[in-house]
Amino acid sequence: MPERALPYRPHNHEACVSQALADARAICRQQNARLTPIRERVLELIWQSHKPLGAYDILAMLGTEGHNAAPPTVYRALDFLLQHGLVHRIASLNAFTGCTHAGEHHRGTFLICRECGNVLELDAPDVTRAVEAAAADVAFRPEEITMEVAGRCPRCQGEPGHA
Amino acid sequence: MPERALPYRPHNHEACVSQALADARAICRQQNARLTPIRERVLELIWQSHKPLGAYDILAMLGTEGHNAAPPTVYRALDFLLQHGLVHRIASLNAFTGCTHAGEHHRGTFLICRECGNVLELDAPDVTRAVEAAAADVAFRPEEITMEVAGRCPRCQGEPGHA
DNA sequence: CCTGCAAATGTTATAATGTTGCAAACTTTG
DNA sequence: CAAAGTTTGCAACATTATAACATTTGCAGG
Repeated sequence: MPERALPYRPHNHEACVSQALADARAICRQQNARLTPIRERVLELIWQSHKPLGAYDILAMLGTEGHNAAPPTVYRALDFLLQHGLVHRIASLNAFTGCTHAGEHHRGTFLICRECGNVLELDAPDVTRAVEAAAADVAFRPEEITMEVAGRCPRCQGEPGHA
Repeated sequence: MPERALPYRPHNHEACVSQALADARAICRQQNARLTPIRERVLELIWQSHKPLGAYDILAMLGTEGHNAAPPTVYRALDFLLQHGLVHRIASLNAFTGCTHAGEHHRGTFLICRECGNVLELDAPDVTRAVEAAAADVAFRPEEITMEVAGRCPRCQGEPGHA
């Protein structure tokens, strides 16, 4: 399952998308939530792209396949997916990416390559722990943690331009 | 326009603003950068508010004092201030806040209270270290780190509504 | 079946945030 | 002063996100 999250290495992406969709369907069934066609299609589009997609990117994609949607349609689907932990919003990019740990209520750490645009979601308990400790020191009660690191991924150090 | 708010502890905020401005002037002199009247005024407005200000908040404030600025004026001033480490941008809020460690090349951790809107910038070396370690594990080279924690500040736990 | 409610989607308009491009004013420096 | 570079003014525009209200769909109970 971690392989699914690694854009650095080539892999069978179609399989990884269908796995994500299957997981999503299971999670929604379990939570009595309706993964409607639009919501599922949005999730699929997000997963098909290794790079985070903006809401209007998704809108455009839906447009090219005949579904002439308006912004609220997409934002509502995204809200649903966020709510159920199926995607993350990357605040520093105004974009959305598939959650690689769907189901486990969590908040990932995102490594965003400035060169190729790929994003890697880490499950970094040490980071979370450090943040929680720092917050506890000043009696602050954390509810949502945003950790986004922009930089260079391994492949783009040295030989830039990998898309 | 956000009303002025008390931070965790009462203090002489005017003094703390003038200190920040004095520091900024020193830093700019040292770096051969021009802290022009607009830039200084924007920095002052940001410091006078304990809550992060949006670019358009600043724009409106400048408007009420007769300076009828356009968005680029504000964004350019903000870019300058960011460049020189005098303010931070809070991505999850689309807003800007004064940097409490200006001059020391660093990246803070921000605790954002959802109740009162105040923001506390921590210097949390443990967090930074944990993030860097996690990035190093996957050979990712971090350049800019965004850490924003939304939650409840001490004053707003229990008795909500502190502005 | 149908009926009525709640959830989901469609539709239109608009708000909020951020950028581009070019001209004018100002600063610095030779 | 004059040239060069930086900063600001200004108009238009691009992108991201939400509000408000109408319509359709799914589904439980009569």
